Amino acid sequence: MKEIAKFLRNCKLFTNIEGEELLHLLTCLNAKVYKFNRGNFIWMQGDSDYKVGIVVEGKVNIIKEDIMGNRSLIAAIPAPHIFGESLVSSETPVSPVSVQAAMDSKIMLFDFLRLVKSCGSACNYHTRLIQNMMKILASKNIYLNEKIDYLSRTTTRQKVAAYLINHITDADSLLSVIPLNREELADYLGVNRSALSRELSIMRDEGLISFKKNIFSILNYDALSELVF
Amino acid sequence: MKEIAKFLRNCKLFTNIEGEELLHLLTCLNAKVYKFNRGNFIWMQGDSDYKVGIVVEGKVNIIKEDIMGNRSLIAAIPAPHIFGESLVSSETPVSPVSVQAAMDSKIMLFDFLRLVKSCGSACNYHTRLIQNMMKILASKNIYLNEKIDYLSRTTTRQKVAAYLINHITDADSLLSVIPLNREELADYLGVNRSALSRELSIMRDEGLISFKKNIFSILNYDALSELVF
DNA sequence: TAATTTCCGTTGCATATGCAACGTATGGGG
DNA sequence: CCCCATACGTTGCATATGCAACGGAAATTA
Repeated sequence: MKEIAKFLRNCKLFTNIEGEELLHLLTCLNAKVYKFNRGNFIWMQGDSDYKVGIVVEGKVNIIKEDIMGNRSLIAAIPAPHIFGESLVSSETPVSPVSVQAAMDSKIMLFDFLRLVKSCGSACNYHTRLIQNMMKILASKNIYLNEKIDYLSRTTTRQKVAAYLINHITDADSLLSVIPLNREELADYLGVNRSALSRELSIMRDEGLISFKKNIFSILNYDALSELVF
Repeated sequence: MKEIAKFLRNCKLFTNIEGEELLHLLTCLNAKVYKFNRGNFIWMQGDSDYKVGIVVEGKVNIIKEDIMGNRSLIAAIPAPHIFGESLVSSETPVSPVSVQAAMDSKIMLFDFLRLVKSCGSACNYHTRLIQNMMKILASKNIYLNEKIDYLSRTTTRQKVAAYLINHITDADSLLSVIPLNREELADYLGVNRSALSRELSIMRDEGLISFKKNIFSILNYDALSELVF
C-alpha cells in the first residue's frame, strides 16, 4: 500500500494530503486496489453500487449502451486519472455508463460519499479531500463551459476567433501560443481538420492573423473580436 | 431574515437544511443580503474577493470583457438561482467575469470557501451544505457533458438523433417527449431553427421519425442509432 | 544520408446549413 | 367570430464545410 500512497501524491484528489494522513484517509475511504483483466467490468450500466475510481495502472473505457444494446465509447481514462466522481457526487441512483478495463489494469476504488456524509470526525484531511474534490468538479465545470462556448458558435471562423482571443498569452504583442496541434484543435473545436486549415489560411490572407505552427499572432484584433461578440 | 430563510428553502444549495439550522448556517457563512440597483456591479472582472451569490429578487448578468474592453453577455441568472459557485469552488484567484444587476435586485452573498476550509465545528448542516454544493457542481458537470456530446456532432441530423435517443421516455413505443420547443431545441443543439425544421421534415419523409409538437416517435431506431454511434 | 513518418496546407466536389422571407396552423382574447 | 400572436414548416440562395485525396515541409529513425 505504501507504493500506492506514493503514486497517489500525483493525483489531484489527494493534493496536500501526505504520509500518515494519506494512509489514514485511505482507511476511512475503505480504499482497495483491484486488478481487472482486459475486458472485465469495473461496474456496469444500471448498477447502483458504483464508486469513485482511480486508474493506478493501465486504462479503462467509459462505455454507454443504448436500449438496443449498441455500445459506444464515451471516454478512455489512463493512469493516473480519476473516474466516476461526477456520478458519485451527483448521487445519480444508477450508473448510466459501464466502465471496462481496456487492458490489464490496477484500479483503486473507494467510498467517497460515505466519507462525506459521515464526516463526524472532522479530520483535517477529510476536509482537504472534500475541498480537492470540489475543486476538481468546479474546474471541470469551467473547462466544459469554455468548450461549449466554442462549440456553440456556428462558423469555423467564429470558433477560431473565440479560441485565439481566449488564449492570448502576451497582451502587448497579441500572441496566442496554443497547446494543441492542428488536428487536436480541429477536434476540440468540432470541425474538420482540412476545413480548419483552409479557414486559417483565408484568415491569414485577409490579414486577420499570422501563424507558424502553434504560435498565432493576432494582426487585426477588432475584426476578430467582432466575430466573437 | 426569516423571510429570506423561507425563500432559501427553494434553493438547492440549502436542501435538507431548515429552521434553526439554516439560520445558524447563514451566520457561519457570513451571509448578507444586499440591494443592487440596475447596472451596479456585484463584482468586477479581475476582482479577487468575489463570492458565491444567490439572486433573491431580480436578475443578474454575467459579463465578460476582452482586453480591448468589448463586453459580451455570458449568462443571465434570475431568482432563485446561484452564481459564482464554480469560480469559488475551483479557487480561481481572480474572477474572469463581471456580475452586474440586470434590474434592481436583492442578492445574498456569502463566504462559502471559508466555511469549507474551517469546518472544525463539524456541524451536521455544514456537511449537508457541502454535499449540496458538490451535488450542484457534479450535476452541472453531467449536464454540460451531455450538451457537449450533442454539440460535437457535425450534422444536424446526428445531433437530433443523439438528442432524441437520449430522451426516450417510453422504451416500448420509442417515444421521446422533449421539454423544448423548436426554437429552444435549435438553440440548444447549436443549429438554425429553420434548418432544424427542415431536417426534421426530411427525417420524417424518410420514415425515421414522426412528430407532433414536442412528442417524437422513433420509427426506425436502427437508422437513428447508426448516426449516433 | 536516405527512408519514413508526422504534420500541415491545398483543392475539387457534393452537400449541409445559415439566413431571410413567407406561408400555415393553432390557440387565446376581445 | 375575428384578430392577433406564437410556433412551426417551407423554400431559394449563397456559402461554409465535411470528405477525400494529394503534396510538401519538417522531424524522426535507421
